[in-house]
Amino acid sequence: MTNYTIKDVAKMANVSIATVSLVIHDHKRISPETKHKVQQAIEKLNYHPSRSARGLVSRKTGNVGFILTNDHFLRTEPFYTQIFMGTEFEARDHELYVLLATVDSDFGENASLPRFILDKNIDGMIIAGKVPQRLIDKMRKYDLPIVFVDYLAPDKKNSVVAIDNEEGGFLATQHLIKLGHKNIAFIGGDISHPSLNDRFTGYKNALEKAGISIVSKYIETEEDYPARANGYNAARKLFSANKNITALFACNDAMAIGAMQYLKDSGKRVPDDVSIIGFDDVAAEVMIDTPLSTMRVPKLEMGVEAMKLISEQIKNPGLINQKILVPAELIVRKSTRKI
Amino acid sequence: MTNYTIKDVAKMANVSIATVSLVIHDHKRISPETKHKVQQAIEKLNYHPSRSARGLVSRKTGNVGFILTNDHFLRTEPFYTQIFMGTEFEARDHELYVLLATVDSDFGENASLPRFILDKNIDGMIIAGKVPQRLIDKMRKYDLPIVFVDYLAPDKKNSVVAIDNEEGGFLATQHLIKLGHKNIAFIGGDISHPSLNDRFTGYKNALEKAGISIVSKYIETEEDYPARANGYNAARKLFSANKNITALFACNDAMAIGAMQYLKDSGKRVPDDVSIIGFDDVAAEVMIDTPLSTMRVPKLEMGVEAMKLISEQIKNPGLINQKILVPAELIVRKSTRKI
DNA sequence: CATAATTAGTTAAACGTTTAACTTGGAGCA
DNA sequence: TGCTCCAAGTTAAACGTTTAACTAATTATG
Repeated sequence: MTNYTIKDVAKMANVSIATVSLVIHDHKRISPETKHKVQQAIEKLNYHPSRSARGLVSRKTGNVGFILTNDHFLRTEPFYTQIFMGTEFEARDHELYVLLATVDSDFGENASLPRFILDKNIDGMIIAGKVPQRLIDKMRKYDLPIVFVDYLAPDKKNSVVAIDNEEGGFLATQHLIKLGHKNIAFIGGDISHPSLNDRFTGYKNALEKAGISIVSKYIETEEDYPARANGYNAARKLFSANKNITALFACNDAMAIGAMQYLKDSGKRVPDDVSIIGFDDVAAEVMIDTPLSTMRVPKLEMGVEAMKLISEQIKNPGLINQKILVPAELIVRKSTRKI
Repeated sequence: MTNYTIKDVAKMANVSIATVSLVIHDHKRISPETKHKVQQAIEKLNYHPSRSARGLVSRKTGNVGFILTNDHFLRTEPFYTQIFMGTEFEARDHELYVLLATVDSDFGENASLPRFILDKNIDGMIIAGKVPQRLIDKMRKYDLPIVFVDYLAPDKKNSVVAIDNEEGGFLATQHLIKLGHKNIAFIGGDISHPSLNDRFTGYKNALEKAGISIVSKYIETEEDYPARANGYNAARKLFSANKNITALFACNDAMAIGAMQYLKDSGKRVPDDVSIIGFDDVAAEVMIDTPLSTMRVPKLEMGVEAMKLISEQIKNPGLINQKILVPAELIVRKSTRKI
């Protein structure tokens, strides 16, 4: 398990170290025979180039920062966790490493930036989910490539991987309409979040298109964070004030689960009395007897795409302002039914 | 935002680069005045030493790997996530970075090791939670320092940060006994996991000490993973077969929550009909109306300690086989009451 | 046939640190 | 005075890569 260097490989293959380096980078100036000889030696010694030495000459660290707020990281549903795993997975192919950092969701006046930024230990960063504007402003000063996932700073100055939330919201609502529902409610938290707001827009568009009028009593968007408990509360407000709602579109699965719980507690049955559809497809909650219909979001793929974008952008800093929109897919399970 | 080097600092302070380096490492050979002068320059230029250059000469990467299985990473309760955040937090003080990798919980015959091991891009690693023995065997071949957290390979060859689970199980059960309970049940999943088994031992010890006989019908350890759904199932088996149980000690909060849910569904009230205590203190579940009594585990601190251990061990590879036992603390909330 | 162009490699400098070995100017001492 | 010691630096080599510039041998061209 000794650590061999490029010199050892060169010696074994009877070539110069430059040749070894060129083989590694698949340079055309090398003949097939030499290439093969060198690759054999690399294999035999289990040689891996030193990242430090590489970093020193290339002036790159080989690291990418992944930033999210700690409430996102610690939340019950593994939404951003999956995205992270996607970036980590794709990072292999780019010979990059991912450094994860969480920041406080109320990034105070003199909160400090993630260490890898101050230390200059990354070549670029991926920002997942909504983060405080103050953080973004501070980070922009270091001119590192930035890619957003599932959020984009209002000035829209960076590349982004986003869900087609409006289309998704439209499809979810349309699903309920197609099942014959007319009194369709919506619950959402933190409606200032662009993603959630877009889902809401999709909801309204679908109703409008079907000629169903939008009833404000059926809309509950007061809660501040789209978590289970808030779904529970929103459902309580909604159903105690309205008796004729037959279907509910929750802005995400967490709130949908909360709402289901409320309905269960208050003696209503899903989907017999109320149909419910969520969004995200994170509800692998076996405890709930009624599997949730939802809009599936390709979380891993989003991470993969984000890593591709940041990697390109590190190599070519000109490539700014790219946008990737991924579709959400309707998944029909047991929580919605024909009326 | 240019990246200054040690040369720039040296020039500004009118000293050699060696002097700058010595100041950074707080070497005694430097006079207070020179030191001050250099520090000023460092500050003014916002100089940060290049990790690559450092790594090259020190033959260290400055990285530590953090390994857990993906079911641990993706699970609902942020137990290991908190531990991870603890390591990340402490890493600052040691000028280390943490690389997170997940492995499959059934680490197949020819599954590959985390990339940072193959790449030799870490100086040591922290393994969190139970991982497959096959993985451990493979990793041992690379002789890197290893620290376990909340688990220890059966050969006990490495340093470890563990919870005093036996004591914790004892205290939890004793709490129920002190409240006057006699028919105290236990539910656990994956009882082959040393931590859970120790909690079970603590349960038995407490009963024994109080002169209460251990009733095997009150013990349900068939489930394979201590998650909510399995807590629900375990409670179902237990309470449908036994009518006189008045208290329950669940091996962790996840199972406790599942059990509470079952009791709720089957019309029983907590704590009026049954007292429940969990373990871990991860149940920040606002949706549950009855806050759970539990044994608090200092998760962040465990991460901090693990990072301290691995950092020491990287500097001094002789320091093997250290053991840190952290106590669990009884937290009484609303789910347990006097009988 | 002389020369230009191409191919397949090699040489050597550079990247930014750390640190052992060396220097220099006094202070302390007999 | 002459010597040793010490304090406070400096010099220079080394770490393992990448890559521009060079070279030598072969092939193509007029």
